[in-house]
Formats: sequence, structure tokens, C-alpha cells
Amino acid sequence: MPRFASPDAGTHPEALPVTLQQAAARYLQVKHFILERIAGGTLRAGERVPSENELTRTLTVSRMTANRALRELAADGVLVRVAGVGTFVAEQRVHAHPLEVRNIADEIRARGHEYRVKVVTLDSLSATRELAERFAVKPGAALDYSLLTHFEGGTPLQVEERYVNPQVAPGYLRNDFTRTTPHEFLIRVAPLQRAEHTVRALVPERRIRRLLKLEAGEACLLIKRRTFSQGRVASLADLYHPGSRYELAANCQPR
Amino acid sequence: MPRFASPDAGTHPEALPVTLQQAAARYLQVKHFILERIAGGTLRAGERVPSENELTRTLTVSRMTANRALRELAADGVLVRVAGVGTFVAEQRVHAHPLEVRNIADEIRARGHEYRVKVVTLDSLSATRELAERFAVKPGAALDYSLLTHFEGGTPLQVEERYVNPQVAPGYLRNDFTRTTPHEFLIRVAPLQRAEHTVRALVPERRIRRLLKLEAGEACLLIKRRTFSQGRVASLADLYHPGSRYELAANCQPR
DNA sequence: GCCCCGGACCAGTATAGACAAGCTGGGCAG
DNA sequence: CTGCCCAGCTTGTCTATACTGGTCCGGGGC
Repeated sequence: MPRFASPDAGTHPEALPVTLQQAAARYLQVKHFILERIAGGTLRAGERVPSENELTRTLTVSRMTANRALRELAADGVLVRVAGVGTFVAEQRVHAHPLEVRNIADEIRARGHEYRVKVVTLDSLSATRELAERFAVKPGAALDYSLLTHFEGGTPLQVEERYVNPQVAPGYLRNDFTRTTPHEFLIRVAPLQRAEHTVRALVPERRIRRLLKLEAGEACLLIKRRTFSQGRVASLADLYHPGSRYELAANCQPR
Repeated sequence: MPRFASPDAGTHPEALPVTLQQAAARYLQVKHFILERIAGGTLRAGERVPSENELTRTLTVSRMTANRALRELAADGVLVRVAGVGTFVAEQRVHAHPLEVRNIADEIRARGHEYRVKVVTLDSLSATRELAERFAVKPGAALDYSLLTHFEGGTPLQVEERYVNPQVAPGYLRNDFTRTTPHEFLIRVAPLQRAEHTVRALVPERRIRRLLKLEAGEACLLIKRRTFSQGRVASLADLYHPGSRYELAANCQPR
């Protein structure tokens, strides 16, 4: 059986990609070897990863080195190992760390999937009473507004509805959101000082439901985020995630 | 065919404390050896931990085994290692984590409302395959189970479904939950070391919906929590909150 | 007094060899 | 055909040994 069809596998000598930094430790090179194949699509979720012995042969490393690489990837949740059967690419349940203000594009790419964004609305508007209160500006003050849908592959993973204070982060609407996410733009223009989050569950209104391509009655996770820069509110964001395809992960421990 | 030929490797002298389970892997025994000394106060925060070579001598293990134990404890944040200097017990700084492991009774009372609890089910059961996996115990091992509803005034605010490992937190079922919440009991009996959370949104099944007195089709927030004590899983908890009446707050301060 | 160098000790990494235990599939006996 | 066992794969673990580079300290040369 062609266990491992070995599309490349130059067998003996320089089996490790020369693009890798030789300075890195061997076990890290092996980890990258696996991660690159996952990111590149050569290895997909559920598929079998070369066994320790196979790696020993194809990469010319000792079994302990291959073992450490696979074991650490398993500890990270990238791989799943079953004694006597093999090592497999983990089914990726979507994860995010609520404590960190993360970039959803990075998150998606880190899982080896294609990131796409659809710009639904870009606008400048004047603050309602409620918005003004949350931004601590005067009612009627100008605010930038964006409504985007972020896709993982072809599936919407987040609807991002965002208000930005142009006094704190000027030029928001001139940003090319297909190249720079709101998050990336904001941390560049208005260094993040602090962020507040609230998380709740709801069955979304039709507008959000359509953008997330949800069935009627499906739940979604709403993360409301308020970010501060230079002591002022830089932006308010409502992040909607499909309840069935998204979960927040958090480890609670002094690291 | 030496399947059951030798139940354990009798090759090595019994240098490790006999209180430790002999079935456990050596590197786990070394980890427990360190953790016990930290828990017992023999090793305090900032103090130096025996070096790999010292452990090799005193515990009669190979250096690779000691290395793995120390490396994993460092990865868990228990130890801090500095090449060329040594290994030290990490300073346990107080963490204001967004998803702090909080006591719901305190939370409700802090808002000036009356806290009440209804015990739905208390039971001892044997671990299913899936539970055993998440607890890292053998399938069939005894687990304690509780299902409670926490009320704010007359309104249910949380359904708490919890599994507890009696090996780590004995006497759970004998606790009077009308006076001591599971959380209070557990932090007293099994000092919290670490907690993992995942948060998701869903439309609950009928059982949960009834306990929370929700309308059909209402969303709820599910917080799945896994707590660790002494390096072992102490408990699994599924915390269901009504989406309309509950939100999770999280503040994020970059260091 | 200051600087440099070497030795001691440390973690980090790599290798080879070994045994244990779990799973799967094929072959064999009934 | 059914049931069982076993070969052969897998991961999991442990040991012994070796070399590297970082840190610290003390001693000797300047």
C-alpha cells in the first residue's frame, strides 16, 4: 500500500527543505515540516501524518526527535495521536482567545485555510445618543462605520460591525479592507491600550443571519469589544460568530 | 508475545516515594515529585528546583526523563528555566483573567440580589469513554456528578452540570450544596492550579431549557470549564446561561 | 585595580537502542 | 462462516551517551 505516496521524498540526503533555517533545532524543523504541509493543503484534517519511523527515514532524524515534534504538535492540538494506529491532523474546531485581541485573518491562516473578506458597508455617520455615550463624545460627532464579513474558505466565520472614532484613528474609511483588516489598521494607527469585552449568546436578527448564512433559529456568539487608545475610545466592534462553527477558548493560569 | 509477561519493569530500585502510583510513567512521577514539593511548601516561588543531573542521581532516572518532566512543567508555567543557570519555581502572580474562575453565588450577591440554588441531581457514576478521556482516567473509573440550578432572586441564571474526580477532590457528594457551592467546595479541597474554558452559543436541548425556564428557540451561552489541581483534572463543568439575561465581561490589558 | 580566560555547571538538543502496550488485518482452526 | 490468535504495524516510554552553547566564578596576567 502506498501509505505515503511520497510525491517528493528525495529519500536520503538533504531531505529537509533547504528553505528552513538550519540554525533551528531539528525537532522544530520537523514541526515546521508538518505544519507547512497542513498549511499548504498537502495534509488535511483527519488525514494521516507520516509515522515516527517514516519521518526517521525520510527526514534523517532519530525517532526521539520525530517523537518530540509530533508529541508537541499533539499537545498544541494540531495533531491527534492514537497508539497503535497513527497520528492524524486534528479536526479543527475554531478557536480564539478572548483575552487577546487577535486578528481574525491571522487566526484563519494559522489554521491553514484561506482568508477572504467581503465589505458590506462603509460609511461615515454622526453619533446617536447611545453611541456618543459609549464613545464619550458629543452626540452628532462624526464616526466611521464598517460592516464586513470574514470568510474561512467559503464559509462566513465572523460578521464585524464596527464604529471608529476618526479623532483617534483617522483615515479608517480610506483603508483597503481586502488587504488590511480593521484590526491591523487600528493597531497601526491607534496603538491598543486596553480592551473591554462582553460575550453573549443570541439568536440573531435577519440581517446578521443572512450574512453568516445561518438557518433560522440558530444561535450565534456575540462579542462586543471596546478598544481604547491614548486614553480615548478608539472603536466599538460587534463580532458575530456562528454558534455551531465557533468557540472561544481560554486558559486561565498565570503563564 | 510478552503481553502480560512483566507487569512492570522491575529493573530499577524504588527510589521514588511509594505513595506515587507505580503505574504512572516515570516522567509523570518526576513531575508529581516536583509538584508535591511545591504544594507542600518545600519549594517556594522563586526557589531553585533540583537540576536535571541532581534528579538523575536522587530519583534514579535518566537525564532525558528528568528533562521531559522539567520541560513540561515549564511549558505549564509551573517552572521557569534559564539555560546555564537552573530551574526555578515560577512566581505565581495574581491574574485578573477575563474568564476568572468565579463563584456565581458571590457574583449574584455582589449585585445585591438573593442567591438560591436547587439541587436537581447528585450521583456517582462510572466514566464513559469520552469522560474518561477528558479526565485522563480509565474508562469506568468512579466520578461524582451534580446538576444544579443557580437562581438570582426567582430567576434561574445558571445551570451547572459538573463531573468531579473523587481521587482529586474526595467527599464531593457529601457537600451541602445549599450552603457551599461546588466552586467553593472545590477550591477548598483541591486548590485550583489551572482552568481551561471554551465558550459557545447554542439553542439548548429541552432539559436545559426547562431548567433555565427559557422559551423555545432562545439562545444560551455555554461555558465549558475544566479545572486542574495537582496536575490532574479535578472537574469538568458545563455552565449554561440564558442568553437574554447573562453576559460575560472581560477586560484585556496588554502588559 | 581591571580584564580576560578557562573550568565548572547548567539546560538544550540529538542519537541509538530497547521494551511495553494498543490496534488492525489476515490466516488458521473449528 | 465464525471465532481466535498472532504478526506487524503503531505510539509511548525509558535509558545511555554525546555534543553544544550559555552563565557564573575565580585565578592569573596586565
